[in-house]
Amino acid sequence: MEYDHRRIEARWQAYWRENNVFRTASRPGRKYYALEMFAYPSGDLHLGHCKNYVIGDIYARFKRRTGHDVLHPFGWDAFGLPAENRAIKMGIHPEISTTENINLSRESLQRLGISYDWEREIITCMPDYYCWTQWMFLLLFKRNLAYKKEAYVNWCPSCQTVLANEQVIDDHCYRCDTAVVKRKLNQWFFKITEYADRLSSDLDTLPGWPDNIKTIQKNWIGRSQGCNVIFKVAGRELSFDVFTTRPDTIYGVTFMSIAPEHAMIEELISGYPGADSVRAYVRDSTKRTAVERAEKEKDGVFTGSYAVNPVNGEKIPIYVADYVLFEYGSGVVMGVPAHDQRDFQFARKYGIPIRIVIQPTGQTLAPASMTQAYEDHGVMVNSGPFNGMDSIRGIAAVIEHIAANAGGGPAVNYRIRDWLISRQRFWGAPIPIIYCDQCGMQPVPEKDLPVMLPRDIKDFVPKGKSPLAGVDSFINAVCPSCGAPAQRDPDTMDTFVCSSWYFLRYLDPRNESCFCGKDKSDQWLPIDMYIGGTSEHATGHLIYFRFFTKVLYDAGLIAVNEPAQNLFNLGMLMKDGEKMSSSRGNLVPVRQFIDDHGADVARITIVTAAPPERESEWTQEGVIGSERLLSRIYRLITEHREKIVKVKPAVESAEDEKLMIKINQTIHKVGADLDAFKFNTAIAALWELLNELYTAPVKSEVFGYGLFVLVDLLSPFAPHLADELHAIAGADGNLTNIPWPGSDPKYLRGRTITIVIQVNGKVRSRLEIDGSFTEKQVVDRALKDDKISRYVQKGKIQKTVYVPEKLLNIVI
RNA sequence: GCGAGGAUGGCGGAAUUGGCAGACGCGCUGGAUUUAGGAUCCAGUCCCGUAAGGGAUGAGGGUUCAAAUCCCUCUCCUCGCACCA
Repeated sequence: MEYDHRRIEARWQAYWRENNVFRTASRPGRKYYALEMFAYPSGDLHLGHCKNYVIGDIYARFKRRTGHDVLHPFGWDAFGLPAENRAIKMGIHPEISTTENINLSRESLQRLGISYDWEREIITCMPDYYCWTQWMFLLLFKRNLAYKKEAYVNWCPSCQTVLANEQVIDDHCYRCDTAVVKRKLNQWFFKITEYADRLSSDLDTLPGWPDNIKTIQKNWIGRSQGCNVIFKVAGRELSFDVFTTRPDTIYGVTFMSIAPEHAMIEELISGYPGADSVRAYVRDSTKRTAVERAEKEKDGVFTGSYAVNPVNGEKIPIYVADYVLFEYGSGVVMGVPAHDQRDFQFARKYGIPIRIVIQPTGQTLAPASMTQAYEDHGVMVNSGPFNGMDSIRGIAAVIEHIAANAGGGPAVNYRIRDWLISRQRFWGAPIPIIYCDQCGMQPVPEKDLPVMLPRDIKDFVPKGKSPLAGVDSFINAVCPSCGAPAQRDPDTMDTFVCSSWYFLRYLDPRNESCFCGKDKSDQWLPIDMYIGGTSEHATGHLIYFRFFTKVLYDAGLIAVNEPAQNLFNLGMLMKDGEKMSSSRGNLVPVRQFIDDHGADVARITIVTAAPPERESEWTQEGVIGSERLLSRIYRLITEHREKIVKVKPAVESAEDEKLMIKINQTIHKVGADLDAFKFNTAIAALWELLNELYTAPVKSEVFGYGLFVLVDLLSPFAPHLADELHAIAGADGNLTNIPWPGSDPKYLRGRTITIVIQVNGKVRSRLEIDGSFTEKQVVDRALKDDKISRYVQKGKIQKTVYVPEKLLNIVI
């Protein structure tokens, strides 16, 4: 008979709720902040989402039982494109659909038995939350980290809004997969580049983060060290900075390239007969997407102007070329065809001279015979005073020379761009800025927060500018400075702004005077374990929340410089080889599954399939195995309920001892595996104990104790069934805060141990020996063994290798 | 192109980090029980071989008493960045 999961799960969920079992305790020195990434309420949850919460819950429950006061909260990332696009599709107001989705999803999580402290729940679209999101904006504004500028930005024609760099994947929108276009618009940015250096180097202070995430972040930030060189334009009062990582090649510059978006182009071409062809080229290339530009042949057009190489005074032609990125460095690069492959292709196309200034050792390059650029190091030639110098040393020498003689000097550039945070969308936190004809741009005073998102809006479908622009009651305001009529900023913030600080709000969720009291953040920060599908957030959220933490730290508002000490990177839950999603039609609804099979079965199935960090597959076979495990446990415990022994019994026979060892080994293994997130092997250990108990020849007190331990160890994984069986055993039932069992070192291994005997590295026999045997005793015993002596007779023993308690290898 | 990770039975996956390869589960085979079972229980299950024994961790080589694990070459897969000067 299978157990009645519906009755058991309902019973214990009610018990937990009524007794407020998961309310956060806070004794000094015991804090543990376990956090799972919060959810977008874009529908009810499916099992794909739940892997995160199940893994986090198992860990949080284990931590509670090992003496920690666990803060385990949950909330909803309710603003933003995911929720809004969904609402538009269903033709209802995002507030209504979001609320419905939250209510559905919250119930699903409760029915899964996730041990959240719901008193701390946060919802980012509620005024008591976004008030502080706006406050964060003002903090960044005051600290000169929020600014507005006209820029070529990514525009999604379908979502009708601009997007951050991090939200564009291969030129496509991260939400709707529409090809993005570049548009020149006036937008709000957060100056994350100012923190680029710390965001990159502080990764080295995070040993608890997976290396792959740190590598991805380092690459994304893309720090490169080099030199700024000032090039003057011949015959004009113009000059530009050029960034290079290879100043050692500066004598090889034979042309300059400038990005088509560059504002200086008009000046460069004034008076040039070919000016119109330059303008045509600019028009043409700014229409192309980044990918199109990258894939086409490198080309460009001469501007009619020349630059002067500061190290040798040479005049070199300036081209407009769309392989130059406007957003990186100064948008102007020096062309060194001999030593840069892109410049080489460009020079070959236009017959620009190729001048070798670095010769590899052992061969001599000649411009005419080169088929590609030589990008490695070597000896500097054609480089005036630097001739004969090793080019690696030349980098520093040339930088020094330039700094002393030509203006410019050492410089660092980053690949990461400032974070574009304004969105032309309705469903977000309004940007707390007012524009006054007299006083200009004014921040909304803190006392006036929140700037409320209007509710009575008729049309929130995006049409290219913020729907809020058409809501007079919202837009019209008074200038905080002079009191004259003024206008609010109509844009809302990127939802990733909301999620950049949410982990702080859980610590003090109902504080009305502060985003989080300093005493609370001192008490709980940093996050001890942050769990989520981190790959998709590696270059977005996981950088943004580190950025916010550093800003708040610099402002003296929190005491930590990094938000999360440990990061656990979860693998996705798949079905039929694909990611679970409604568009693929392969999702498993949570409630349906729980009704049919139970929450505990769902939890066990999720963790049995594979180690948590690995991608795993949801299968019917997995469900069968989990169901079998739980009903076998249920059957065994209920059949022998009167034999259950709650305290460690005396060991009275050899069989007792063998079972006692298995019990203690299992306690040890399950605890160690829980600690190391190896939940799949922890379940395997439970199976082993269960199998041993099933076939135990004697149903002694030790057997009864084994039953009790089995229930105890099951509790983080299948908390409902464990509590039920604990109660059946005559104990409390609720295991949430009962101390985790310790293993008895006396019974972690037996008095005799099995040693593998190898001859020439091949296993030939096994010996049961006393644990106290010396190497010599083991060798003597081995040589008496029939199987071994047969081999040893054939040759002379050269040597023996003995690994204590494990193995003996006889080399003959 | 650059960077990171991976490849182990029919399947999901174990292997204390150089020490018994295949734990545990699924599936499969046989038996028991049952009116019946897609339920339950017991036993078996990498390959070749009756056996003794031999062979196996993507392919090939190397180091070692000993290699899934370390080194070299290659093949294939997944992910990240992708004209960053």
